[in-house]
Amino acid sequence: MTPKIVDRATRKKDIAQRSLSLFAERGFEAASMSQIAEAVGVKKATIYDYFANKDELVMEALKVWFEQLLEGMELLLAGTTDPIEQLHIFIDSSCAAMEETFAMQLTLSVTQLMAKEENVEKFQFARALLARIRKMFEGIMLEGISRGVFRTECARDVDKITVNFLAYLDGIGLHYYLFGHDAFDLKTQMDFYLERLLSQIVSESVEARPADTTT
Amino acid sequence: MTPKIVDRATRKKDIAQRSLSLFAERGFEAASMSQIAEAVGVKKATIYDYFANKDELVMEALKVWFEQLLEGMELLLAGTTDPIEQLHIFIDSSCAAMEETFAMQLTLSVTQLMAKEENVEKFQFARALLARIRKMFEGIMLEGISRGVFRTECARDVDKITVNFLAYLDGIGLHYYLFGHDAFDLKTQMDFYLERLLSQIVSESVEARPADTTT
DNA sequence: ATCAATATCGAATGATCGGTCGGAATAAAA
DNA sequence: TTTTATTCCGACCGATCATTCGATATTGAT
Repeated sequence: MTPKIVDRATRKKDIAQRSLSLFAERGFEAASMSQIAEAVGVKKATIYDYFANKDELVMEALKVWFEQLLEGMELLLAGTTDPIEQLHIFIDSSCAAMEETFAMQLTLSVTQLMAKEENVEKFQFARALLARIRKMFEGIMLEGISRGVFRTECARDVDKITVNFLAYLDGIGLHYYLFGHDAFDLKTQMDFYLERLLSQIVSESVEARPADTTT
Repeated sequence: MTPKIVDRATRKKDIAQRSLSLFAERGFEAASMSQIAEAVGVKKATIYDYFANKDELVMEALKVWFEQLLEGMELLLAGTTDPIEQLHIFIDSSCAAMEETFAMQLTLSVTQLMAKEENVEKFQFARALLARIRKMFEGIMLEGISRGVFRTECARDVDKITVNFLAYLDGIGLHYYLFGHDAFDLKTQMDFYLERLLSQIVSESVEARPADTTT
């Protein structure tokens, strides 16, 4: 009944995974099925045995990639409970991701896909993903406030701070990628942003001495 | 000697200008020459009488558009000499531009073009343009410092502040466009960013009373 | 060894792409 | 009116695109 032992679901993910590098290199639209097949290491027709069309392949590849990214971030954040340290981790791992051109190229390709009006529905999962990241950041902020590490007055601004923070991250990554790595130092800029943010939200009692986890 | 009075240079710009709407709608790569011709109101072959190839058309269209944007911004800024007011104008006009989906779609398309490695040289003009915007912002900052409106300590951070500011602008515009106009209010977010920035750079003497142009 | 289900692929399809070319239409100059 | 320079475009080109399908291997079960 199962002459050849190939788990179709696994194989599907495998193909999607392998296609990512080409998508990063060429973009989703510019990458032709022939090129994808070559990069994946199978013939074009084989891909169509696992995916109904190019769109389905692209979406699967994106989901695989996103899932990896998020899991990595969540794992890192779980390593500490100090909100300030968590913010630093947030920045650091974002910075590391943005320094790989691979990631930036993929992100840009996704962006251009999401921008198409006919794709709005297909990308609900991407929006859900942003919501997850947002929850992560908001969680850190709220935890910081309840611990007394961050000023209580920040509570009413958490939403705005979060939106601006995430927007800044994408913006600085974009500029870094587009305008050349010699234009500015990514880590320096991101640290500067975080430092300024902290100077505004960290409560005075904590500000004096280094980060502390006791209330 | 000149049987038909058609200024080729003018006609060229006209065609480039008319093609912009389609580029915004479909993106530069996805917009086919046939579609462009239809949008412009001529036949495909005619376009090739004015442009050597699609790339040349795209570049011309971009230059036309960029030039319009920059001139508009510079005109607005010239309306006042107060640095704080100029920053508000900077934010406001950026916000207005980003609320037009047309502009955001075009920006995204440019982004995807710039990202291609083979295009790095072609887009020197885009980098030059960013440099111009950067100079504008830095000019405001330095003027503010020399007037005593902004803290003198800011001087050493002008570079970093500028880079982060411009990155933020693009980032918030991108998020606004990608994640839906209902997710947050663009103007509110941008004002919040500016307000926080000002609270850090405006000198105390000015902070107390409303903006003032005397030293 | 045979069978049957499955995985893979070679080859072809119609559509569309960017780009070309020669001539019809136009209108100032003669 | 004829000439001539110029604008414009219909028709076509080879290349490439995503996609299809029937044939060929492959291999566990019998």
